[in-house]
Amino acid sequence: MIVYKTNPKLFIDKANILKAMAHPQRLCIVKTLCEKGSLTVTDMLDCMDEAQSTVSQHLAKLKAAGIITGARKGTNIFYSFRDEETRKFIQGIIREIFSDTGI
Amino acid sequence: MIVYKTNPKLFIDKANILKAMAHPQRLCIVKTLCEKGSLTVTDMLDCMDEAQSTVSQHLAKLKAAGIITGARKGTNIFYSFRDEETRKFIQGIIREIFSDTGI
DNA sequence: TCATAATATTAATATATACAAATATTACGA
DNA sequence: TCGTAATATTTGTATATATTAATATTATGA
Repeated sequence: MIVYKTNPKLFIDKANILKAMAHPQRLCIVKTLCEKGSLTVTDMLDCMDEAQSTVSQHLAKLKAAGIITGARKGTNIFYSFRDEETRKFIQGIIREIFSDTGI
Repeated sequence: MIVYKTNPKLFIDKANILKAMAHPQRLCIVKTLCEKGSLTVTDMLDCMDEAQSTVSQHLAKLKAAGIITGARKGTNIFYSFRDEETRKFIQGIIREIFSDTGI
């Protein structure tokens, strides 16, 4: 009936993407990236009561999950989705998650 | 820029739903519920190499997150989405997550 | 080249999560 | 009412995650 045993890798991979997003602040970061395209760490710090290293580690986690990438420009690093395919994919999920809100 | 500080509860709530789904087997359970409507614990055990108590605990977690509910019928308990609104909501997310697969 | 801004990394610790084994509960049927 | 099937709960333990403080890196501009 359920297909788990026949294709565990699929579910492990998809669950890993969800896990990367399943944190209030990482979810907010990802959602904001959907809207703004790219953000610096300072942008994110400005609106979260979090230590700088905490935010940096959240970003590292999103990066490790293959969701975002960072591009240095001077002392800043601009984060954005890894590629267009990923952006569309994540954006679709975000749209559904917040579909019942006014946001 | 990001709205985290002005509305943390929204992100905490949404992240909690994602967290409940962010496990390979729970994701599989939820996905199968989208397709089949309802399942017994035995249905799930039959296709996962997991101890009975482990599956039961995963179900408890989905229940605690307000996603599913169980209805006893004799010795069986049939699990399904808590209500129609929840079903549609979760189904929308699942559709996006698996949108790039043939499944 | 020195001070500073922006960001990452490391290390320590607290908390949460996953899992399995054992036990408990609930309902059925002989 | 006894045995059994189906499921839940408890307990112990291992692993993962989140957070902070401290330190390191990288780039800029004076």
